[in-house]
Amino acid sequence: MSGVRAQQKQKTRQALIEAAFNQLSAEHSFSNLSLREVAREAGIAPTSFYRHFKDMNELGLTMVDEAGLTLRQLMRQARRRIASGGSVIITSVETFMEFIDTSSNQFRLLLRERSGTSKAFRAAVAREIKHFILELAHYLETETPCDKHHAYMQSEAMVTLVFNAGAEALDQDAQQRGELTERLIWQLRYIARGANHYGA
Amino acid sequence: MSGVRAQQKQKTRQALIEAAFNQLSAEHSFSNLSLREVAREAGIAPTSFYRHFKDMNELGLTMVDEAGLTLRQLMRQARRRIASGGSVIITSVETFMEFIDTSSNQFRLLLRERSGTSKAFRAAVAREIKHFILELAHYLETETPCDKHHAYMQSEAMVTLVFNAGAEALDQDAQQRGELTERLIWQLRYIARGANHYGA
DNA sequence: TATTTTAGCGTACAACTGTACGCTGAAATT
DNA sequence: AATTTCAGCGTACAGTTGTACGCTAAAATA
Repeated sequence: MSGVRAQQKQKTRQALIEAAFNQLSAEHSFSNLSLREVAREAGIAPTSFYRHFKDMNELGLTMVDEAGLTLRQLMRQARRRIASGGSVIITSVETFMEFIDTSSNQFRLLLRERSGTSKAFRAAVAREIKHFILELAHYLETETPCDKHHAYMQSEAMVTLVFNAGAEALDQDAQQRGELTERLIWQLRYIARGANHYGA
Repeated sequence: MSGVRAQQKQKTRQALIEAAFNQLSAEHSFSNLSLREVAREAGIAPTSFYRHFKDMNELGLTMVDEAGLTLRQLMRQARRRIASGGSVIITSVETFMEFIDTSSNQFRLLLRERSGTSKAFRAAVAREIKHFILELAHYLETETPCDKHHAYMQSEAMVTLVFNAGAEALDQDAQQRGELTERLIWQLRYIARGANHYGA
């Protein structure tokens, strides 16, 4: 029932996705990928592309899902580290920086399409980020003295800062990143402190 | 010495810039503007474009400067309002939201090119934002009990949150914007509180 | 007045894009 | 074994892009 055929199809589908991710870089964003180039890198004819996606848009949305998945998996791993005694703020920041380093093209996709030209893309990225915010908010609500509403606002602010720091880190060398991370941690402390003050 | 000729040249140059801004929208970003379309909207032949800019890139950088200028002017006006007795946080946020509303395409340019595919663009936008941060940091340093380093970090965090809230606001209706703004103000309060605590 | 400068135009071209259409061969189904 | 399904291919086409080149007319300069 697995099917030699269906299996092969899945394989070239994945090849298309990977080809597209490979072509993302600091100088190349999703919106200026071309269907033909992606097909070429995946090793299939341009017209075969349509056997897998109706559109470059459809490919892109799939890629956003995949990037979101990567991020969620990484964060699950972070929670494990936190549970076994790490600092919440520092562990989270480190994990996120790891994501940016090892999956920079996936991060770039989220980063850019968050304010890109397709409403569907923007919504998809916003959804991924919201997951993130809600998880952190849940943690803050149960583990710190902070009411629900303030926990959410606190979480939202923190995620925004972390995400933005990630964006800046993309263009920086190791030393600059170190300073950036240090500043970021202070800023997260501000928020934690302030939220706990106002949020009862 | 003003020159009928130089004057006309300046005029069509400005027409090109305005044409390009007009073609920006939620669905159209700078990187997928075409030289020909811009020239067409400005009412000149495609090849005449080169009499004014060597490149679409050069046009874009000019546009970033112009958007930065608009923003700085608006903020100077905000400081006047603050000096005559307004709340710093609320006045700044209101002014920024005004910018997004009345110059949304200029904001979109800054927003997108901040993480765009051209390093020069990214640097140009970063410069504009840094202006912003430094000005606010200066204010915080002199007007609140906060040492220099913490004032900078506080300012950076605040500007990041405001900028990002602006990005979200672009896709929202009046009611959602209201809620967003309210959350943003709380988040800025967190930061102010936390920074004043840690920053002596 | 004679000369130089230059903003803007039209033509032309090669490169590239998305995609419609029909074929093929092998896997899947009957 | 006969039939159907379908991933992938090649060809073809119309549309768009950036830009090289040389011309023109009017403004600026000498």
